[in-house]
Amino acid sequence: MPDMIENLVIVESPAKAKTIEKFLGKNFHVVSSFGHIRDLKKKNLGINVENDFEPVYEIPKEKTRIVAELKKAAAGAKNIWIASDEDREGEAIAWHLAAVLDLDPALTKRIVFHEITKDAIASAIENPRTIDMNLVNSQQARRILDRLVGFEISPVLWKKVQPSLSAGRVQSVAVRLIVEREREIISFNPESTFRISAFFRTLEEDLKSPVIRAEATQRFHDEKSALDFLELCSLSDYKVEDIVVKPGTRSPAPPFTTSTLQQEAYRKLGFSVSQTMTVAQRLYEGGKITYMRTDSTNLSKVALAKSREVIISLFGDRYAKTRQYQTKSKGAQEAHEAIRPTYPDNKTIQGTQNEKRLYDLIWKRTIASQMADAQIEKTAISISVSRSPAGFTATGELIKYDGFLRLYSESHDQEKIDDDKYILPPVKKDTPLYYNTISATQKFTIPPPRYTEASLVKKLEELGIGRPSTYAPTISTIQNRGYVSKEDRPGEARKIKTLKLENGKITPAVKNEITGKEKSKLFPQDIGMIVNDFLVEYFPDIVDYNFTAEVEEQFDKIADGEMKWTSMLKDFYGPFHESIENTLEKSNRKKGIRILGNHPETGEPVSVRMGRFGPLAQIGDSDNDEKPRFASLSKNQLIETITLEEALNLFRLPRSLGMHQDGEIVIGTGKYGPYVRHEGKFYSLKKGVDDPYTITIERAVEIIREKNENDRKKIIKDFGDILVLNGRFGPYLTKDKKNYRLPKGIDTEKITKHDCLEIIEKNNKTHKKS
DNA sequence: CAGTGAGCGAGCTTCCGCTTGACTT
Repeated sequence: MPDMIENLVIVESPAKAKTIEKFLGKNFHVVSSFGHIRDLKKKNLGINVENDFEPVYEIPKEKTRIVAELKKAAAGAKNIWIASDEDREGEAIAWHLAAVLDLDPALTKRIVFHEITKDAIASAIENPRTIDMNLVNSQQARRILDRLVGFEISPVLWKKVQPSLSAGRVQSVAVRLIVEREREIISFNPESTFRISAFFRTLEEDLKSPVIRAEATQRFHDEKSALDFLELCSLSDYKVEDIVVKPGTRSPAPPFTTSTLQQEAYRKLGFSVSQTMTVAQRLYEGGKITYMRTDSTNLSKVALAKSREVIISLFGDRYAKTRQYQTKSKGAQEAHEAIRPTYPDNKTIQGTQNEKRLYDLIWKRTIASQMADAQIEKTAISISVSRSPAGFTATGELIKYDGFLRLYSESHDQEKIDDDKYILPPVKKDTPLYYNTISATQKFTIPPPRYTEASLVKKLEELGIGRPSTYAPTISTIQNRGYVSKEDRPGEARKIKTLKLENGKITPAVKNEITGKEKSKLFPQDIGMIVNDFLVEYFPDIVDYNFTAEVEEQFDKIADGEMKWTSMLKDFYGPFHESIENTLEKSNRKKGIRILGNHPETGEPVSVRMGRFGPLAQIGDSDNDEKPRFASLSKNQLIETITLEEALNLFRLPRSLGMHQDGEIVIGTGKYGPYVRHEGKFYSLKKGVDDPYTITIERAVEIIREKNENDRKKIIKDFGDILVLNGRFGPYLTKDKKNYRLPKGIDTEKITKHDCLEIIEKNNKTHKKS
């Protein structure tokens, strides 16, 4: 027999296989399954519902190669150990592996470890068990339920709303959150109050003496009452009424899970959720961090000890405090450690800029989590106003001992604009104070914030919906389906009133502030709102925020052997399938139609709705002889909020601005937004700068000239059939509609046609090889 | 690159969770 391997260990990830092999020694060969190797049949439902929900499994095409390799390895091994993760999915992977590799369940050794350390692996090897069928069945129930929900509701959407749409236990709730938040924002009525803030000095004569910044304890709901108060202020004396000093502590945040890493990388580094995962994957593969898809905040004993050493050597004993964190999130399965540096003593790493930045964040968070609390002293000074019962308070914060803050502090979604860390000058009770300025500023209440990718992940995790491996893909899915879109908005100017008291005089003023400015926020699209409303109407149970939590409870019961997985599915499917049939039969096609009113001149009805190619406005109806007129809605308009006036405006395009050099200049709006057309060529209008309804011919000509000039600059060399061009990623070659990368360090000014031909030939050769 | 919006019907679309590559014009 050709060299038989003593022990074959199968894990889920190749990077994990590599590290484990090092710990296990010569008698063990470690291979990876690359996750699941089997799944429900791709085509059709893949479930025999009548036959007790019997699943029909298949090996997907992209897994056939790896399965063949696993089979070969298994055939040449004496003992087989399956070391997939210790959770529902991991157990199912183990079971599928046993089935596909034709292993005897009684002889197959199932082992688990939560951390990849020599001790953990050794003790796992000592304590093998067999595959836990209850856990496997809870996974099958989960998988089948998701397939039933997704593959029965989606076709209803194709019939009743639009083809190619999708619905699912996770994505539909994600969309619902965004739609409902948008409606809260739409119906929000800002109210204004006047906030009064003051700067007091401590010495009457010395204008430069230490200053206390304070806020009035009361807000005034209109300008008149704010003015009355300022008038009283101008005649009043001030003194320190009371000083309250409260000690406090602040504790570090727990080590990263997938969700908190995504949030913090967004807040501190501006990474998108998928970008964070890509960079983290690279760090993981390079052995620099532990596994990046985890819901656990747990650190291994080795990591705790190492972190402690690092802290002591960097900051001293006083700064170290070993802590174990409890994982709080709903439905956490804790198959892995928290995300941490593999070697906490490596403060920095080699790699790209982004890899370094993300590693630095992970390193700091991990180390800080093992550091001492910070000691804070909060001071509140109350200041009395002799002629008014209302007073002022000044708050300040003093860090008596920095502890973990020396290294890292967590960011928050809405950073407080008012900085509490303001340090107050030392004053005593009854100290008289003198105002420099007291100002009243109109403040509007703000609507709840739109979700960012990261704050949506946070919300989903709180609801127990989705898993670390699916947060990023879910966010891509709802964008790819067109349900939501990640966008920036410039915001609008708003006038705010202010009053300022200085030297006994009150001066009113009006200031501008920008409101509603958004960056990288998730906005619902019309189709997302229509699908959401349809699902909420016909499948309220499925898109209920508690649906996942409720089925999870049942999956847990199946895992504990207290419930039969097929009867759980039966109980679910009965009423569910009935609602599918009912919806198919009774619901109307949903187009989201809204009648806006009548055309002011012709009296024809004006409406908006979802058309075949997106949202549209329509004048007139098809009942008459005259054909209705159509216009697409523009990018940031919603069917739900567009007004009659705005809809009518859409029909003003295309419009002619007149002649320029023998050609007519026409402004229109197309697939890629508003444009200028001149002599058969198109020029995009600048976003946020040019408005197609008001643009002048002079500006249009300028756009045309700019674009033509840039196009000329784009060509560095012109060799006829070969062009050297300036592109987004620097200079490149183009020939016969194919593009070629230039070798590094080449001088494009001196490049010859001969050089180009060589580059092209070289490139074609290497391409053929691969 | 820059429009489209009638109705019919064949054949397609679709889920969530585990994993990593193949792609960079």
